[in-house]
Amino acid sequence: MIGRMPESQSPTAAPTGRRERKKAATRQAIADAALRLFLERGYDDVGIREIADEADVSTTTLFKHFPVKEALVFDEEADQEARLLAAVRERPAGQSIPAALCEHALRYRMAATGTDARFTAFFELINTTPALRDYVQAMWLRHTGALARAIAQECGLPEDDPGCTALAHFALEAPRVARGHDDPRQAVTRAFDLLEHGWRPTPSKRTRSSGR
Amino acid sequence: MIGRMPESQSPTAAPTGRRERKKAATRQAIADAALRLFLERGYDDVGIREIADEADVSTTTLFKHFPVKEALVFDEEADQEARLLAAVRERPAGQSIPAALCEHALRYRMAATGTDARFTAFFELINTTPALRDYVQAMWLRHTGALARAIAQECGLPEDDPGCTALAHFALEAPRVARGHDDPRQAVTRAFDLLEHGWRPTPSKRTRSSGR
DNA sequence: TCACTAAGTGCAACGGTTTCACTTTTAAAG
DNA sequence: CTTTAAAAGTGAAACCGTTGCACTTAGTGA
Repeated sequence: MIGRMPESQSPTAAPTGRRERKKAATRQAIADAALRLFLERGYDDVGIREIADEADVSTTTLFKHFPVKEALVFDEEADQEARLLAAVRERPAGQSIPAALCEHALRYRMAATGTDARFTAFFELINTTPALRDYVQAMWLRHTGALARAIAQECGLPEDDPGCTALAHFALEAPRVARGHDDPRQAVTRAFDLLEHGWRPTPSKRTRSSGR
Repeated sequence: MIGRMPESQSPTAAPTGRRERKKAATRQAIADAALRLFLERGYDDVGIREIADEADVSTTTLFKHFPVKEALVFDEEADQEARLLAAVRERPAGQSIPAALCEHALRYRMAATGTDARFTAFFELINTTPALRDYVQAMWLRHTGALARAIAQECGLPEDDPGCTALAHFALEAPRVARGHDDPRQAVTRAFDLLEHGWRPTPSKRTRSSGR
């Protein structure tokens, strides 16, 4: 649920006036055109002007709705942050905060194997496009402050406790370290294990002096 | 020593032929012009064409020497990675790997207070320019693989051990979590403390149910 | 001396993004 | 029901980083 799925409809909001409805429609038309073209031909091979044409709006209008090209792919779900904070606040009794964040990461940030085809295509689009990968990561990182505060609150620590910020930041970075590993889900788990228990030197006793 | 200081000269290299010397000179001319203009008027208010003009080369030539605008500010020191790996491999006996990386981060990535004025200006240029901040961070992150391998080697673990990758990645990210804290050096230290000892729930016993 | 190649040139283009002056639509106040 | 002011949209031109292309220049090594 990271982004906008084809034809996904926000269950949120009462469409107040005709104005806002039209605005939303325009926005949707742009997003749909963009996603369709991206999936057809690849992110880098579709230009802004072409998307605008397809959605029958001017590029000016397009940029009034989406600040940058990458944003065309993602819904600005406000509840993304909400879910993240809830993962911490409403974790089962006895579960540690890192464990809760690990679960959240596995659920919402690692492409589950064997899902809907459109879902898969969507994820592949993102994962094969560096610009999009970076954009998603940056999106998540924007929640660092809020997450850090939630953690601090849970622990009765000052809002700006550096340890909480560190945990928040690392937790949000964790899915990134998995990239390139054969088993990404295990890699993420191990990353959170590091956050939970710290770095434990391997039992293998080594004489310090193995300078290459 | 993160980047190129004004008039800094690499102690490396024997200038073989006239050709390479001229090439290096051109490169230096471009870099000098760029840095001067950036410091004078700010990174975003200086265009590529202007820099090329100032260095008396074509923009084509400029881009033959520097792949992107941000690179104009940084020397591609190969020994940056070497120092990083050495920090792990040649750490004093008894020092943990996270501790060694913490020391390295404090020494090479946190602007020391009260340094040379030009140095300070240089750091401020970077820290006040988002594009440059991101570029530096990306530069460091490019060493993740090498650092992970060095750590694994030190511990007698397989080269692609996910835990080692995680530690490497987090260590390189650590300086970033400090941003925005009043005492960045302490924040970094705390981040590494988290990596070293793991997340320890605060002693304050809390009843789970403080939903906001 | 003669090719070979790396370095540099000038210009035009591309693609994302912004600016500007302008028209149309809709909400709301009189 | 008008008037009005804000919001949404338009069209075209420009900006800026970056790339491609066809070309000249100048060291290099045989």
